[in-house]
Amino acid sequence: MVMLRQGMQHVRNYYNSEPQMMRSSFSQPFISRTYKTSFLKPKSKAEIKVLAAKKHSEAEKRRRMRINGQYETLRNILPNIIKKDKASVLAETIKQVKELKKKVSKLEQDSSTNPSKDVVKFPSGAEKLRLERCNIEEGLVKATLSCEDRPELMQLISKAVGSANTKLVKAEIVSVGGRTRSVLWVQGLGNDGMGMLKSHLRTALHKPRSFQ
Amino acid sequence: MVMLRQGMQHVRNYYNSEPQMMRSSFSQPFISRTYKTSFLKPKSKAEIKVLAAKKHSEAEKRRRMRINGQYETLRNILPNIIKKDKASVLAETIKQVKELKKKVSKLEQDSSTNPSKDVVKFPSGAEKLRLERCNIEEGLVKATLSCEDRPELMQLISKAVGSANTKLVKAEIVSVGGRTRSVLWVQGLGNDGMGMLKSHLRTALHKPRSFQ
DNA sequence: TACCACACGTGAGTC
DNA sequence: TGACTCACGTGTGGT
Repeated sequence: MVMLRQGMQHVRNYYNSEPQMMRSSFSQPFISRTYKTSFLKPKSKAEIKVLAAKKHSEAEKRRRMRINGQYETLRNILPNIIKKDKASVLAETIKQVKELKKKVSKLEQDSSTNPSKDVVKFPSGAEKLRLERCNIEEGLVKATLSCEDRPELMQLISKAVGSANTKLVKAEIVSVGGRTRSVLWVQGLGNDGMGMLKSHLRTALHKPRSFQ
Repeated sequence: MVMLRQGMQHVRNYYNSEPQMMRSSFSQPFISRTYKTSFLKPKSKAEIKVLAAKKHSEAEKRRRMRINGQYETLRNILPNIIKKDKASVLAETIKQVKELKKKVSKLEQDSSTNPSKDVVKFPSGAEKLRLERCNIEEGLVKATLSCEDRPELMQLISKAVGSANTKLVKAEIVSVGGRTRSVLWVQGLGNDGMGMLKSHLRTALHKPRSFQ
C-alpha cells in the first residue's frame, strides 16, 4: 500500500492547455472582424463566456500548481516520509511541527536553567554576590559571585558551602583578566540556609590573599 | 487584500449530499423491483454507472474532508497566521518548519559544546583523565577528569593549567559522594600542548592528600 | 474487479 | 467589476 508518487504531476498532465470543447469557438473572432473594427473587439455572449471560462480554468490551474509546489517542498523538507500523497504529507507535517515545537521548548527550558546562557557572561569588575532560588521543588539555589581571581578561592568557596551544611551540586567558573566569576548550584538549604550561605560566601570573598 | 476565511468551509457547504442531476435516476429501482426479486438487485447499466459515480464522488468528498481537516489543524497549530487560505497555510508551515529546524539544530549545537549535557554526568568511580579538541578554529580543548574529592584539587588543577601556559576559559565541577568530576575548557595550547597539559593534570590528580 | 489519489473545469462565494 | 479561493463531480491511471 506504500505509494511513491514522485513524478505523478508530470504523468498526469495529459490535458493540453486548450481543451477541445473550447477550440471551435475561437474561429469566430476572425469572421466578425471582417466588418467590425478590431479595436471594439466584438464578442458574442457565448464567446465571452468561453473566454471567461478559459481564463478561470487557467487561473485555477495556476492556483493548483502553486499549492502543489508547496506540497513538493514539504516533501523535500520533511525527513523519513514514506507515503508521498497529500494527506500523508500534511499528517507528517503536523506531526513534525508538534515534535519540533516540543523539542524547542524543551531545549529552551534546559538552556534557561542551565549555565549555557552564562557562557557569555564574564566576571564583572565589581565585587558581587547574589543568591537566588532556581528550583523550589528540588530546593536548588544558585549563587553567583564575581571577585578577584585567587588560587585559594575554590577552597574558600567549598569550605563556605560545606559549613552551611549543604551539597554543592554543580559549580561553574570563568576566569578572565585576573577576575573570576563563579556560579554555584547548591542543594539542601534550610529555611535560614540562604542567609547563612551568603554570609559564609561573603567572608570567603573578602578574605585577604593567603600566604601560600 | 488580507483574507480572513475563518468559517468559509461552513458557508461553502451549500451543496446537499445528493446533487439534483442524480436524483431522477434513483426512482428507477422501485419500478424494476415490482417484478424482480430484490435479492438479485437488478440494475440497469445506467443505474450501475450512476451508483458508481455517487460512490466515487462520496469517496472523493471524504478525501477532501480528510485533507481539509489537516489544513484546519495546521491553522490552529501555527502561530501568527493572518491569511488562512490553503496556499498561505502551506507557505507559513514551510517557513515555520524551516525556522524550527534551524532553532533546534542551533540549540542542540549549543548544548553539545556547552556543559549543559554534562549536568547528568556524575563523577565515575575510576580515576579518569581525558582530553579532546572541541573547537579546532578557536583552539579550544576540553579536559575531563574524575577523581577523589580533595580540598586542594582546584589549586592543583589551576597550577597544572597555568604551567602548561594556557588559559582556563571555563571550568565545571560536580562533587558527589566524595568524588569529583571536573570539566575544563582550555585555550591557547600549542602543538605539543595537549600532551603537556595531560601529564601536568595527571600528576595533579595522583598527588597524595596534602598536609593542610 | 474495486479502490485510491490526482488533475481538471466549473459554479459559486468573498472582497 | 474582476481577481481570488473553494467545493464539487468527473475522467483517468496506478495498485
